[in-house]
Amino acid sequence: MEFNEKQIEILTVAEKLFADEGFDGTSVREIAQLAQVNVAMISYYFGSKEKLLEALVLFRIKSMKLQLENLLQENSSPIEKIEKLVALYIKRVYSNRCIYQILHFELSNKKRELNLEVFTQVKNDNLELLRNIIREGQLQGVFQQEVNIELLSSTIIGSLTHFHMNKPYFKELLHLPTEASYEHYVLTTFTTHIQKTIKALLTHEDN
Amino acid sequence: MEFNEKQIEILTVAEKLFADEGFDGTSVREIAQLAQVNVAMISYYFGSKEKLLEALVLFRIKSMKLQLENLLQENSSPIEKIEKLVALYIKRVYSNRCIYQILHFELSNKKRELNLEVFTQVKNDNLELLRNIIREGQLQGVFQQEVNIELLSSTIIGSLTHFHMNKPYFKELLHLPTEASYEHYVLTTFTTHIQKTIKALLTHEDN
DNA sequence: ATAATAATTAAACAAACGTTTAATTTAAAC
DNA sequence: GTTTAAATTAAACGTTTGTTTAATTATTAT
Repeated sequence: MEFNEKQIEILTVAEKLFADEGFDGTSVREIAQLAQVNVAMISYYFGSKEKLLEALVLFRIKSMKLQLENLLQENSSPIEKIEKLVALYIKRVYSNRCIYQILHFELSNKKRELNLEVFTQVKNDNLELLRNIIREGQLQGVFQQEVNIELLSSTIIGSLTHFHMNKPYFKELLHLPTEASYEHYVLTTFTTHIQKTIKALLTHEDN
Repeated sequence: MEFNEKQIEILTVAEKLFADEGFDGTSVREIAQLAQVNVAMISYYFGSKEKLLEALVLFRIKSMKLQLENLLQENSSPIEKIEKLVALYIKRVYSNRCIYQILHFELSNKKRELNLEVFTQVKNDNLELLRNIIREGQLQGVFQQEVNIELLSSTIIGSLTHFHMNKPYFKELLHLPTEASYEHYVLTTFTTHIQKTIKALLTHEDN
């Protein structure tokens, strides 16, 4: 599945539009116009609008899997690993926010049945990685035993997603007028907050 | 803005469909058929499909505001209040998951411009309530000082939303085959997990 | 240079869309 | 019982939708 320049242009434009206006809210003519190709090219290259979406999802997830987290093999403490992992998650989700937005919608859409095996595998890999780090911390006695590992990623990614969904609200509430200041906030203050949250949950004394 | 039975039937059907298939993925004929009314009735009662959405949002948010949290005025400790608040949040979002799903999408949709003032006000009220509880806990010395209150609701609601978005994934991962078992998990294990998370963040020792 | 394949186009297609019309039925008021 | 207003209907409206067609241009291979 190799794509040429024009196909990638179509995919890129489609990703932006699908994220901004939804799959059903975007017309193939809109995509074609922005990508500066004829409408027929979308059927010609991808078969249909729906198959374009499938191609886009595979295209993006495949590139996400390349960003492998071998950064974690280092000789750092479990706490440091958790900090790094949280920062990595947030950065990844934020920089891939368009496809995440699309997936978000498609996951709960009962109209189309996308094959999301690849996405499930990514989630399983992440869960396994998280399990290993926490097990290590528990063996060292720095993490407490009763923690629901399966729900941790929901807190990390869910917090970011919810924050980003309410972007206009938080931009005003937190005085972040520009795009740059908003992005900076996500990658610093927000990230620190989630790191603190996860660390607190993992290390806090049982009552 | 009082609605008769038939109007409420249309609103109810529209809510389900908009949540399941998206606003643009739902046709007015689909709504009319399921609500067992003529297509023209939607324009007749609400003016247009878009105004039906606006009416639905107002209708639901108004009913949500009625569920006022005077439950918190009791003589309980800040920690107990936090526990109660988290459980209340989760229950409310879960039982209103359809309209939340719709709002979620509309908040990040650049096509339509819904007037979401009412929703902003709900968020501000919740934030103020949370601020008061935490301030009380800080004065009593049970909560630590450096906590980003504005981001707490993102963690609570975001976690649930992300969990629910990936419902099929978690139903398999956590062995929750039936709807009842899934709902039970949300209202017990999941809620406890979020309560623990928030409490840990608020009470943990600074490093 | 020629043949063959790929890329690109404008136009047409039928189907589905949201909305409106005009006629008819039902309900309420007097 | 008659009048008036509200509710309901089937049909038609003009657009827009995703996709296909058939013709043309560009590229590649021989």
